[in-house]
Order: sequence, then C-alpha cells, then structure tokens
Amino acid sequence: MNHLEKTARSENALGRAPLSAAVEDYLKAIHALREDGLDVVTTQAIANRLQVAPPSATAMLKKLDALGLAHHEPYRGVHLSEAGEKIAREIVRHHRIIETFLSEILGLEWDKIHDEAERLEHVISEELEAAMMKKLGNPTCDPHGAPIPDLNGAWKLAPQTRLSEAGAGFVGKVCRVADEDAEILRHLSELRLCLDAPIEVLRAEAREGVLKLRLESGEITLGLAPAARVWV
Amino acid sequence: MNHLEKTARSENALGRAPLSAAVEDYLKAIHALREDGLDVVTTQAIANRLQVAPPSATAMLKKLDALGLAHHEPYRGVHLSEAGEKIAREIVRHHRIIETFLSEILGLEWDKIHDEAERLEHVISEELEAAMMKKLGNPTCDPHGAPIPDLNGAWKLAPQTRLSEAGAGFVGKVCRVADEDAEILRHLSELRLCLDAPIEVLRAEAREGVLKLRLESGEITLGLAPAARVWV
DNA sequence: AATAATATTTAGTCGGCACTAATAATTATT
DNA sequence: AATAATTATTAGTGCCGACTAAATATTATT
Repeated sequence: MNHLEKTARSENALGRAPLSAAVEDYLKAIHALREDGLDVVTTQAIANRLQVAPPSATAMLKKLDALGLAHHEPYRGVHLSEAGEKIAREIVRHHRIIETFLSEILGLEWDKIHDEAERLEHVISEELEAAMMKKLGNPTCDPHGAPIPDLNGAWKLAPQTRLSEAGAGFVGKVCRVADEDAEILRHLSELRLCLDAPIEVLRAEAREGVLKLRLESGEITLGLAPAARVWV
Repeated sequence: MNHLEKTARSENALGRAPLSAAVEDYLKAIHALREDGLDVVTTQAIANRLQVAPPSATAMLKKLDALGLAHHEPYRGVHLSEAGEKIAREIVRHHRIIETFLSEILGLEWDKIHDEAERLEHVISEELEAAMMKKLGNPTCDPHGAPIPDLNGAWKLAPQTRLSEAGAGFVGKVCRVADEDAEILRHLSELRLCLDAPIEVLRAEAREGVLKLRLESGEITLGLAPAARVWV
C-alpha cells in the first residue's frame, strides 16, 4: 500500500509515474472544457465541473504545472501540455471504451454508464482495456456517439454541429449526445432524442432560449442548454 | 469530490456509509487470514499481508473498532464484527465475480486477473456486479475454484483439504488454487497443477517440508508452502 | 479614473492513511 | 523469576487533496 495510491494502475504503457485519480480528473476536466469550446480554461470552470472549491483547483493547477502536464499562468487560466493532453486522451479513451462495454456487453442503462465509467477509468490496466476493445470489435464511437481516441490519442472527428447552433430549417439526425449529466440524459432519452434519431429544427427562438423541434414522436420545445449537449 | 473518496461506490445496497478502499482492504485481509486458519488475527499478520508497517495496521484496527466493523483488543488481536464480516464477504464476492468475468468473458490470463480484481473490487456498483453475474450465468465458483458468496454473504463450502495436509496415498483432484500470488500461480500453472487436475500424493517428507506428487504430466516435488495454497 | 463586482490566489486547517522512532506489553528463554 | 526477544502501541511526521477565510488581481460599471 505505502503512500502511492492503489487506485492508479501501476503498469503504465510507457513507464510513466502512476497518477492519482485526482490528477487524472483535473486533466480530463481541462481537456473537456476545451472541447466544450472554452479557449481559456479558468480556475472557476474547473472548480465547477469537478465540484470543488476554487482554491482546491488552484492548488492542483500548480501541481499539474509542476508535473509538466499543464501550463498555468496565475490569473490567466491553464492549458494542457503535450504530455498532459496525451494523458487526458488516454483517460477519455478508457472512459469511452468502458462506457461502450458496459452498454453493449453488459446492457447497463444509458444514464448509468457514465458514473460507473467515471470510477473504472482510473483503475483499469492497458490489458483489460485491450481485452474490452477486442470484445467490442474495435468500435470508433461510444454509445453516446463520442469518438474513441486511438492508442495515440488521435481520432477522426466527424463534422458535427451542436443542435443549439443548427438554425431553423435544419434537417438531419442526432450523431452524439453528451454523457455527463444523467438527468439530462434521462430526459433526452424520454424524448426519444437518442442516437440516430431524425430531427428537424422548426424554429429557433433565440430570445426565449428555446428551440422548436420535430422528432419522429412529434413536435417538442427544448431549451438551448440541453440542446447544446446534442450534436447533429 | 470533497473529502470522500471517489473510489468508493456511493450507491451502497443498504444505504451504508461508503467505505474507503483502505478500510475495505483491511476488512478483507482480516477475513482472509481467518479463512487461512489463523484463529487469532494479529497486527503483524495484517501488516504483512497488506505490506504496511505495523503501526499503520494498529491505527486502522482502532478505526475499524470505532466504526463497529471489528473488535480490537489491544495486544490481543482483532476479529470482525457481524457488520464487518458482512462487508468483507461483499468485497470477496465482488473480487471473485470480477475475476470470473475477466477470465471467462474477457479471456485475461489466470495470473493477471487477481491484481486487476484487487483494484476493481472497490469501485464497481451493485448494478454492474449484477450484470456481470448475469452474463456469467450465476456461477458459484471463481476461476481458481474459490466459492462466490451470495448476496447475503453465504456460500456452500465444498469439503476441501489443503494439499499440504493430504497424507501420502491421497488420490483426488485439484478443486481450488489460491489466487493471491501471481508468482506461485504462474508456477503452478506451468506444472499443469490447475483446476480439476488429477493428483496423487506419493510421499510426504515432513522433515524436508516437501511433497512428492504424481500428476498427469509426471512426478514432481513441491514445497509445503505452495502446497498449502492448493486444495484437493 | 475610481469604485464595485468577480475571479483567483495565498494562508492556514483538516481528515485519511501511510511512515519512523521510541515505548510498552507479551511471550520465550535461560 | 529475571532477562531477552518479539510484538504491539503511542508519539510525532509527511503527503495528498479537500476545505474556509482573507488577501489580491482582474474586469465591469459608473
């Protein structure tokens, strides 16, 4: 046991020092915030996302900087270094492979797999990941339509627009749904707004922050917030 | 995140407070030592098993006692309380189901599944466990022949003797192999001394601490230590 | 430009769980 | 029974990663 966490896999692919789950979570959060469109990732954004107090985030950012995993300019935000980016993508890969596995092979519910993956992603070995990947037949997307990075962290990015940005008149189908919030996910799935569901934007009422959509099941009104969590 | 560990599943079956991986490990160690035949579990035995310094064990024993999970008489050893026993068995159940799953469904090597399960057992939810169990068809034994406790912690104990205690002349087959030590496991598996292997004890040289065995593959000499990790 | 509001960081704590060194209790040996 | 050896406990630290309160920097508003 000693002072190194048990939670971190010890047999890292590249002999890298094992990282704590906390470090991994912060890297992942920074990565995710950038993907979400922020080009300057602030302390607060991170603190919000991880549900910690801002000083906790500050402390970790200093640490990540010291570890060479991120560059932190005090008061100016962070961005991941090459090394940090690589690790973040590894974790994302873990996460998405696990989600896919839980869904496809074990039949867990759409809205439960995220939380489970969130815990498992920190403890699986490369071997286990490979075995799951093989069992799944090397998918390129997870059950929410998010791309699974390859072992080098690369992925082919299908061109996607957020539903919230598709203008009135748009016709197409859902190609991805954010997985983070079980609540939203449950709601979307009740609306049958799931992967590959055909969708049409009837009107975008910017001032009301609302979209009128036509789905197979009928017409609905959706707020911009959830709509930003859906890609078409 | 806050001060509670992420590693502990939060949705416990019975609304119990989530326990840290460390607490779970100690409970499991105490449980395992008893199963191994110690009727008084000492601080040192625990410290050895978990590879921690004795004072670390003492501290945890006090904590377990305070939590009502064990009774610790200073200088006299510990034993698990009703509640502690229950939890220990839950963890054992997790561990064995995970091992079985990794082996049967994912085809991981015999000697790798233990370490993997050791990490996973602390983070899987009851739902995931149930899903794995279902996928496996509710097995009653793990790949090393160890019984999987049911949800109440009960298991039917097939009558077993340790190979080290089977006298000369014994004829039978292997029904269980301890999973803890990957080294021993690899060795036993090289000897083809795996589950269901027929085995005959030719001579027991107590003073040399050695057994002469006949296996399908031929005759071998095995030390008493590894022989105690095999049941027939 | 001065002030107010907001975001970030520093300073200082705390809980959890490891550690070492030193002390005390128990057991074994003479 | 006295002493030595072993085992367990206390005492005191350290690291990690959370926290609050207070100070400081940045941004927005008047």
